[in-house]
Formats: sequence, structure tokens, C-alpha cells
Amino acid sequence: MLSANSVEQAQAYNDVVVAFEAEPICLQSLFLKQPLEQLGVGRTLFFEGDQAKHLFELVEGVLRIFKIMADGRRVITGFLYPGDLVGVSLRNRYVYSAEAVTPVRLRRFSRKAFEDTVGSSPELRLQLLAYLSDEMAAAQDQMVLLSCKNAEERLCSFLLQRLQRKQEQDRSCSVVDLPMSRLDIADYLGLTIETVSRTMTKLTNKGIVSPVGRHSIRILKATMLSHLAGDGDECDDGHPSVISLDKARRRH
Amino acid sequence: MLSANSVEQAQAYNDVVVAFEAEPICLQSLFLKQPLEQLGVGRTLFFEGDQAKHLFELVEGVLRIFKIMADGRRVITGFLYPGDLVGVSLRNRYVYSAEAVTPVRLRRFSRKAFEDTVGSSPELRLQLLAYLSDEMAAAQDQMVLLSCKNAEERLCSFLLQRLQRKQEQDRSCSVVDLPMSRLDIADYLGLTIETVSRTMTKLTNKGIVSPVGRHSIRILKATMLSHLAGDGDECDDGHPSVISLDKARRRH
DNA sequence: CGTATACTTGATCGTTATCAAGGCCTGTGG
DNA sequence: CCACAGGCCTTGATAACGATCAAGTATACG
Repeated sequence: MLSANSVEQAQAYNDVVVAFEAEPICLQSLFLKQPLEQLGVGRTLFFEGDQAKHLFELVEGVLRIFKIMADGRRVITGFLYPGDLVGVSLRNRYVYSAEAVTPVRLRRFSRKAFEDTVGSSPELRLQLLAYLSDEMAAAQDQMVLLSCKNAEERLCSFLLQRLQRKQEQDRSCSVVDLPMSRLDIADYLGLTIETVSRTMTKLTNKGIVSPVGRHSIRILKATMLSHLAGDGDECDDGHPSVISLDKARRRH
Repeated sequence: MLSANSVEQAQAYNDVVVAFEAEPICLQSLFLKQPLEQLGVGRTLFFEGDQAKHLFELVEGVLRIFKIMADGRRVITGFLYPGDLVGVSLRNRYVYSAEAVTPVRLRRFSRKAFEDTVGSSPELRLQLLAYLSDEMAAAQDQMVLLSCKNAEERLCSFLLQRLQRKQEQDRSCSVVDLPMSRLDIADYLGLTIETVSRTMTKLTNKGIVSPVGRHSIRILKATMLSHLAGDGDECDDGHPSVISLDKARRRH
């Protein structure tokens, strides 16, 4: 990543359309000229139902994306990390709320300008579609998790996600941080805080992970974790192997 | 074997009305020149992991879209109905499998030609993005359902979906058909066939629905159904009302 | 240092999965 | 038209997983 300082001198215009000096090579580069904004812990970036006037690039920190049901139950549909785009809704209103899990720094872009700019570049269009596809794929994985997996599989899947993201930056690092609260994790995995806590303890007792303070954890047996996550160990050779449909029916 | 150009110039030859413009006015119109293909009950259109060379417009019948987990458990992530697009994956491989629930008729389009054509029309680009947004919104609703809702709420949500789609065509019709099996419904709602069956019986006993044969059902109290679905009755006035967070914590 | 908040652990209950059996449509062949 | 076979669906009994209720403990923060 590039240093934030070098870009901080950007003029404070909200809706600058990026100049075409050098062709922007990725969606994120569109945001470079925009000023950095801050958001404190627990603050809301936007609410579900708000006019979707802007979208954002998350530069630093973690956001949670969630919906609130009529009776107050909360479902966290995802966490966002640096580099992610926020609010890429092609509808007029946001379909979820976004809150800061940690102190957050981000850049804002007007939706109109974004659409114009992306629309004028075949390269960026492809990237936007690829981005949406990834979001869609993630959403479907989450549906699989919520449909089929038991508490242990869910938590292992989550920890594995975090580990993989961590290792994109720092190979061979086995300590992942979990900046979000247990309640956040519970609302993301469709469990209760008690179950999350108990399952975490169970994984610790099995020697698969080891807590490092309250908000980070060391992965001791990544292979084991991957196995317990129940994703079939990513045997990515094309077709998913044809399964013996004998014990295929079992929900947990 | 068609070039993008030939399709683009296939100006509104549709027997449908409208067509004041030379440009195709909706994504579906792209497919009009393509031959109708058939698919028998239970046949597979494509497998998860297959090269995504084509995409399709569903003309008639119902498809199920699903993923198979490593241990053989199946998750149906959606059903598709006439007018829906199938396989709009922007990745190189399909991320799910598609099978015919009923006899199906559809039109095929090469992915490359589709991308070229859509890419050259701002109007179509917007429509594609809107379509993907709707898919995404549906996926998130499904996550909410799977995270939070109990069996009754899930089934009511499903029946309501079907009712709404039915009434798009035929207002004031209260009989919806359920061409899919109980197992399909179960795998879609994250339940078992037994629970689906029991819950259906319960709704019948409450006088909310009334079975019409095995594969269709009459909705007697749509309001009640909507209430039981637990979606907060779509009070679409912008912000979701701020909830008293007292009883907000309850999972089922 | 003390209080509030977040997390952990324990006991119990409830919803739904699982196991098991019986009923009901559908299609097939007599 | 009936008999029968094989799904598919329904219903019942039981059990398990995770939610809920209830303390108790650690951590953050003033």
C-alpha cells in the first residue's frame, strides 16, 4: 500500500472526476485524489435506506455491514477491510448499514462520478463486474455456511477467512487479529455470543488455536482448521468431486 | 458462432410492442434471435466449476441453482423463473450448478458476445448492474432468513415470495404453484423435509393456507403470512425505525 | 482503583434434526 | 380397471445442538 501522507494534500473537493493523466489501472486508484475522512469506533458511515449518493474506499480499519430486522435482530452480512469498496450499490438506496468496528479512514466518491468514470473505461468496467462477482460468491459461501454448518464449522470458516487475508500481506504469520466483538462474530455467523465463546474455548482445548489477548488469536494447526471448516479443502480441480450420496443428507 | 455485431444490429425484431429505439431495450431482448433449447426435468444445465462459456435466458419452467458441499450436503441458493438470466457469472467458471425443476425452455448466448454487446451500450450496462444488484439484495435477504428466522418464518417468507411473483402476472390470484419438491424447499430454506412438511401442516391448521394438490397451495390470509414472515411488513419509509434494543437479542 | 462492559462458563430448555413408520399419489403392467 | 411398486410426503418419537437464563471473571477505561 502507499503511504497516506503523500495523498493527504489532495484538494478537498468532494466530487472531483479523476483526471485521465495516467489511465487508472484499478478501481481503488479512482479514489486517490479524494481527501481522507475519519470515522470513530462504532460510528455509522450510512444507514440502510439512505440515499446512496456516495461510495467509499476503505483505506484503514474495519467496517461491519449489517441489516436490522423488524424486531431488532441484527445480521452482519460482512466485514470490510482496507482496499475494499463500500456501498457499491447500484440501487438508489443503500441496502445495508455500515459501521466502524475500529477507527476507520476512507475516501469518498460521488456515485455519479464513479459511474461516469467506470462507464467510460472498459478496463474499469471489467474490474467492477469482477468485484461484484466476488461479492456475490462471498454471499453464496455465507449462505452455505448459514444453511449447513454447525457452530464449530462456522467459527473455523471465519478464522480461516481471517487467516487467509492476513497471509495475503504477511506470509507465514499465524497470529490473526479479531478486532470485532464476540457479538459481531455471533451476528455474522448466525450464533450467540455464548456459543461463539464456548466454541472458541473448545478449539483452544483441542490445541488448534491459542488466544493472544482477547482480540487476536494464534492459529496452531491451520490444516486442522481448514478441515474442520468443512469446505472440502479447496480441491480446486474443476468439478466438485461426485459425492457418494449415501450420507449426503445430514444437516449438522 | 455469432459475432457481437450481428446481434447488435438485430434491431427490435421482437414481436413485442415498444421498440421506439433501434437499440435493444432490455437484456432479455438480446436473446430473441437465439434458438429455443429444451431441458428435461432433473437435467443439468451446467455444473459448478464448468467453464462459463455461455449464459442463458430462462423462457419457460423453473431452475434450481445450488452448491454441493464436500460431504454431499446441498444448498439451493435460489430458484429461477421465466425472464431470469442464468449464469451471469463474471468469473471464468460457474460458481454454482443449475438443474431443471420442471421442463425448461431457454435461449443461449455466448458470454463473450454478451459482454461485448452489453459493454457497448450504456443502457444495457445499467440494466446489467441493476440485475446484479437485485441478485445481491436477494442473497442478503436469504442470509437474513438463514441467520435469524425460525422454520415458520422461513416457510412464510418463501410462500410470500412465490405469491408476489405470481401476482406480478395475475393480480388477485391466490393459488401459487410449488413445482419444486419438499426436498428442494428444505435445501433452499436450510431445513429438513420433515420440518417443511410439519410447518406446512401447521400453517394449514391455522387457516393461513390451504393445500391444492401436492404442488400448489392457496393463500387464504396473505396479510397473516406477511406478518409471520417477519420482514417487518416493508414499512419502506427510509430508515428502518430505530428499535428498542431491549428484546433485540433473540435468535429464534 | 473502581466501575462498567465484555467475555466465559454452567445449567436448563426448546426448536429442529434425526430415526422410524405409515399414507398417499403416480406410473406401469397385468 | 385394478394391483403393485417406488417415490414422495406426512406424522410420530426421540435426541442433540445451540439458545436462553444465570452467575461469575477478566479487561478496558474513567
